[in-house]
Amino acid sequence: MSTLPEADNFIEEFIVEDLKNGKHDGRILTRFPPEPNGYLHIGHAKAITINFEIAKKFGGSSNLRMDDTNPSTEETHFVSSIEDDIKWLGYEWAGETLYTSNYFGELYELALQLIDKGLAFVDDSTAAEIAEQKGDIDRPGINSPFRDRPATENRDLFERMKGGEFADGSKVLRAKIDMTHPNLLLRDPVLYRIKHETHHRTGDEWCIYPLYDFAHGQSDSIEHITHSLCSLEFRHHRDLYNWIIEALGIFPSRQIEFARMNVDYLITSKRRLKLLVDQGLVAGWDDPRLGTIAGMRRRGYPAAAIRNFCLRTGVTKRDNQQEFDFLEHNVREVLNVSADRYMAVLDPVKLVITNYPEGQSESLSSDNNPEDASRGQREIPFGREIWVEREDYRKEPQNRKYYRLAPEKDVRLKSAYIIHVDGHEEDADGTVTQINATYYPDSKSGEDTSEIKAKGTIHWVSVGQGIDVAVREYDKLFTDPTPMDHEGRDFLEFINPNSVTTITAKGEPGLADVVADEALQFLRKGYYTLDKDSTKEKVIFNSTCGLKSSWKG
RNA sequence: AGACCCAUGGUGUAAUUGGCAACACAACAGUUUUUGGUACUGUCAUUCAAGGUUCGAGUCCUUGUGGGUCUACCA
Repeated sequence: MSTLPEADNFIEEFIVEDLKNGKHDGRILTRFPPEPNGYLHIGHAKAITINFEIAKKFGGSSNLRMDDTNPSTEETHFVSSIEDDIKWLGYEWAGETLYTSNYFGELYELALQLIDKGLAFVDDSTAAEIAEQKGDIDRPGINSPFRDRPATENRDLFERMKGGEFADGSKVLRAKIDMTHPNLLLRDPVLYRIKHETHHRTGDEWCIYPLYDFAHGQSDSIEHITHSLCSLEFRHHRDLYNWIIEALGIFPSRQIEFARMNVDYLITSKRRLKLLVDQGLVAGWDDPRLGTIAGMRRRGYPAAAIRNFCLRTGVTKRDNQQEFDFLEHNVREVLNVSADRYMAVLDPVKLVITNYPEGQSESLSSDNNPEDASRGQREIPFGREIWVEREDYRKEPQNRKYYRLAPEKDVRLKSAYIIHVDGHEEDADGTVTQINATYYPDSKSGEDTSEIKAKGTIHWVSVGQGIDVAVREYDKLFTDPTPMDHEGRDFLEFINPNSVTTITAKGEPGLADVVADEALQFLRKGYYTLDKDSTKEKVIFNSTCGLKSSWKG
């Protein structure tokens, strides 16, 4: 027996305990069971991470199972987007993608067994009647008038339900448990309903479909899932999950619930996500402002950053609200070492180096990534006229705590020369139209003999050779970190009207050759990535996130 | 109201299962720096409340308080 890994959270403690007891011969198999009716989001990423990482840690594996028991809402195209997202996140499921609909036949047989054991019955009550029979939190339910039908009659009726004899809603199959049970889910829950609808995989083969409680758990058993990890809201379902396992004597998968993760400014409600997309409030399911996997990917978040974030936020049973800052911290951590640096001026103003010979230009080299020498260097054209950031200039001479451009200040141009600011020209409104400076020829980067100390370094782009690039700057989609948590107010009231702004920036020539999915940093500004809308004629970048700044000016 | 779940700093997680409350993010103050980035250093909680058990309690017991979940032929 090899030594067991140490448990890092309560789920792993349960697993270690099961392993020590020799349960399932030490085999570990988890599963991720999405319903193919929408796109995956950060909350799913958390569940995926937990299921796949825990299995991996204990030498097991994980299944991917589409929980497709409701033909009215599920579509095939969601299946492939879900598969793509999981693969992109960096996880590999065991074997083929599985489907609950693969088990419709077995599930039907199990239902028959339950009927034969006298533990399920066909009910002719309407949905409203069943709801009424159910009672509520402090009122016990009452038995259905059809509850005592003999098993043979139930079997006959159920077979005819399958045969298509009855109309939608006219009959259901219910478990026979206890109509006074404090857990309302055990008050004779509905197991099967009639739906004459075409299923995305089984077509018109079936007109009865199992409900979640008679599909999910049993699929776990069929696949011999050892640990079925799900979120807290399924706690009450566990009693039914176990009841069915016991009643049928099928493989005893163990359900363990953990608290779902909430992240500030990100919504994880499929319904509301769909609303934002349908109303055109965002540019689609992969809008970079959304917490969908596809959106975060388009935004430029590395998969490793999302994985780290999910891993580091832990696994507990408490409600939790993660700060957006921590998500971005994980993004920056990965990008700092993986993103090549470029210079781009987002709000350009021209700077003229008056003592640099007119018509002259030179090529300067710069590190692609100061964190990784193996990334090499690149050449950047330099000349008499350059673009600099408007916010890097102050009209008035500034105090010594200010390191950037202002009259009489010495500032280094990244990978180029130190310049001395002489002044500026402005229009009638007082807007600066040009900055004038002189450079120190002996201060060239790498061979500086000037002995001038310039505290500040700024980025720049040659006017002659710089290219225009479109940049989409993103802000939070909502003005409130928890837009859903306001009693009596709709989350749409908190939509930030200025969450995206597109600007035209000046970028160094190399930016024309950037490829999709490449992470880059615009020096001193932030991380960016090429958008899918980008073309050779019009280069478009998405802002991933800004750089941290300790400057308080 | 009933059942079930939860409670440690601004946020999130730890605490050898009863032995001087740790780590990360954020914030603040510095050092280094050709990115006001990165890296590095320092500061920031007597663990919801009140009792109890014990030499000793964040960990155990009791009673409160606060929060969450559940009354779909959705998953």
